[in-house]
Amino acid sequence: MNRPAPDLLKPRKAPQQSRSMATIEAIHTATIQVLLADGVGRLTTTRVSERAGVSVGTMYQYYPHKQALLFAIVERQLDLIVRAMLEAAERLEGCDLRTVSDGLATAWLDAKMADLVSSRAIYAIAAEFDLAELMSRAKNLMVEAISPLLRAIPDARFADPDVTAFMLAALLGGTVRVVMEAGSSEDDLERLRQELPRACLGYLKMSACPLCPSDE
Amino acid sequence: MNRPAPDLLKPRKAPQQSRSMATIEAIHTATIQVLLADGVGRLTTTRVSERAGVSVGTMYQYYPHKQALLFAIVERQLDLIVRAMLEAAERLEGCDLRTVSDGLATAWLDAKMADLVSSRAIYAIAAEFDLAELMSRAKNLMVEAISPLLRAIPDARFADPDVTAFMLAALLGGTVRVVMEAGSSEDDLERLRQELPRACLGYLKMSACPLCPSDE
DNA sequence: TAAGGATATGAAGGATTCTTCAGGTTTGGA
DNA sequence: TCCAAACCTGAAGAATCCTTCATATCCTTA
Repeated sequence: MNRPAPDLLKPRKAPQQSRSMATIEAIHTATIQVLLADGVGRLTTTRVSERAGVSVGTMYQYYPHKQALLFAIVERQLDLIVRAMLEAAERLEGCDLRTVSDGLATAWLDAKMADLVSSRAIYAIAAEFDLAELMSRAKNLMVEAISPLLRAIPDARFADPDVTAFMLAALLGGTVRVVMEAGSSEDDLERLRQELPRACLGYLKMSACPLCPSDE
Repeated sequence: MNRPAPDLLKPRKAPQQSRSMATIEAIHTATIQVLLADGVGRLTTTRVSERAGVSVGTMYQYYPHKQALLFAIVERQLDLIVRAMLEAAERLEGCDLRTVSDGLATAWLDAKMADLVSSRAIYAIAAEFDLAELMSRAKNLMVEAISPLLRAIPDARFADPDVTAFMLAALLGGTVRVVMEAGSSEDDLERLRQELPRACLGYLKMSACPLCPSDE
């Protein structure tokens, strides 16, 4: 949606003193708080700055406009997930099917749950503008990390690891998202935690080609 | 998000002449068009009414405010999916594991793809206000439909069909959503169509308890 | 065909919101 | 201590946007 020139989305200037870093941090958390309390529709520059305890003008010193602020926050959150997955992928290199599957599912859940509140809030921004580019980049990074990981699994061979990696990322991301977004209860989250690894493993086993030696 | 009293979300009055039905239809499709073209952030009453070829006042004759309009559209879309799933569930009653799995995945995909454009648009509204209630209702309907379906599968037994049904709905909904929302290419959609049934079946097999007679 | 309900119009009021800018305050180094 | 740069302030301009309502047109039915 309303695709602003990418340059215009970049922060206006970088902080140099610790004072301003604190300010930026305050703005970020305030944004998330407002997002949760009032929703995207009522997220205004005034409200955010009030909550952050700074003046509106200050915000505009670091972000050329509201969109840039929101964009920065989404970007940060997305980075968190991607990094968590890259880390997990590295750690799981060469492990067997089950370990990899459980590892990926758990890593994703942990990354999201660690900051459940802001995760939920972030989802709300997502629709507001065109995240295709960001998403696409994140997706590619994921696939690039997961695909070789799949290839390195000793007890399974995949016809097309890229496709499987793509689907796996979509499955993890999507499932977690809907459950979280539906304002789910603790029970639902617990169920998710139990079932997600199972789904993950199920799909991988399903996609693993002919040679399936270790199986019930 | 800004939770308005439910009553206020209801349409203001029902159409009685065919003329007004056409108007409402025009408003609905216009809303979706604007949503796709300009995004939620730029969806204004004026823009929608212009596109629909009616006056702003006309809109307010049927919806007390903008939110009610958006709400109505989301509700309609959600109904479509739920109905498609209920239908599929009925049709698949008593079939074996693979048939049920494929049937559900395909039904979901078809329901979404049939109206891919508006589906994508709808996702954008979702974040704008509190859909927890709507979502929750839809979720329950799904689980109520899928759960007995799982119980009736002859070649599989599930420890907790409710949990499995819940997870299955989340998996289907979430996966399809992220792929569609990421503004994916035709290729990605094709991959999804191939892999989703596989994921579905994989998860179900994984959850099916001890007795798994028919398997490689 | 005439009356009355249903439907449509769109200018304008009222309320919000984004963003700027001229001027103040704080910080860190010379 | 003093200054320049970094940082902060917040009232106010400019732009939208939502919603209403007095008025006009269209349908139906008696």
